[in-house]
Amino acid sequence: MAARKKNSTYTRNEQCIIDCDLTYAVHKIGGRWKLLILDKLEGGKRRFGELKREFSYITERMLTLQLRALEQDGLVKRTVYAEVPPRVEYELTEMARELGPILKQLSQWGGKQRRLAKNEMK
Amino acid sequence: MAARKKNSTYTRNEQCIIDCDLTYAVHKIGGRWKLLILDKLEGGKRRFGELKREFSYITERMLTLQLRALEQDGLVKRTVYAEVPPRVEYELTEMARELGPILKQLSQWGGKQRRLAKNEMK
DNA sequence: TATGGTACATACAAACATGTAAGTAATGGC
DNA sequence: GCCATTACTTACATGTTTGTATGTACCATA
Repeated sequence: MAARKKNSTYTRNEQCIIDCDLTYAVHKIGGRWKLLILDKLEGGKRRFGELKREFSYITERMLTLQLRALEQDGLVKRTVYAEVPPRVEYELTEMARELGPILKQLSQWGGKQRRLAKNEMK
Repeated sequence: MAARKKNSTYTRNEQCIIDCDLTYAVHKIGGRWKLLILDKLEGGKRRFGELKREFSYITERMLTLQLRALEQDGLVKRTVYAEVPPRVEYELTEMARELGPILKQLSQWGGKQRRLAKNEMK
C-alpha cells in the first residue's frame, strides 16, 4: 500500500510468495476491509459516501486506501463525475465477479469452521 | 499471533471483521507463509526439518509461528514423538482438506489475473 | 567430557498496516 | 463573502507482523 523500501530479505521473500498463484490471489483480497467492500459491491454500484455510511466503523482514510488498492488490482472500477460536489462511483470488474462464487464457498467453509471452534470452547 | 493489546478501536473493528464468515476464513489462511505450508502438507505428513529444508527462505521462527497458528486454528495436526533427538510431524486436518478444492479455484483465479496484469505492463 | 542433531524459544529491531485528527478543492445556495 | 457538501489528502501516532541473532533441552555417540 505504501512505498516499499528495498529491504533485502523481506522483499526477496515477498517475491517467493508472489511466485505462487494462490498466495498472489489471497494477497489481493487480504486487506482488512477488502472483502466487506467487495461483498457490498456485489449488490451493485455504490458511491463513496454510501460505503462510508454503510461501514461506519471503517475510517474514511482506510476506505479510500482499500478502494484504491482494489482499483489498482483491477477488482474495482472507479468512475468520477465532473460535478460539484463531486460524485464518485465504485463497481466490481469482471475479474472480481468471477471471484464471487469462490468467495461464497470460502465463506461457507469459514462459517462451518467458526461454529466448530465455538463449540469446542464450551 | 502475538498477544493482542486491547486498543479500543483496532480491536473493536477486528470484531466487525470476524463477524463475517468470509473475512474470518481469509484471516485463517492469511499469514505470509500459511498457504505454502498448507499446499506442501497436501502431499502428506512432514517433519519440521523437512519443511525447513523445503522452504529455505522461511526463517525457522516464522515456520514455527505459522505452524502453531495453523494448529491453533485447527488446520494442522501436530504430533510429537518422545524421542531424542525430537521428531515432530505435521499433517492436515479434515477441515483443511475440505479447504483444498476451494484453494485450487482461488489459485486458478490468481493465475489468470496475474497473467492479465503482466500483459498490461507491456 | 565434548559434540551433534532436532525442534524449538526468546530478545530485539525493522517494516508494515491501521487509526486519529485535521485540512483541501470546487461550486452552488444563502 | 460565507457556508455546506463530497471525496478525498496529509501528517502523525499506535499496533501488528516479520526478520535477525542467539540460546536451550534432550540424549546418543565419540
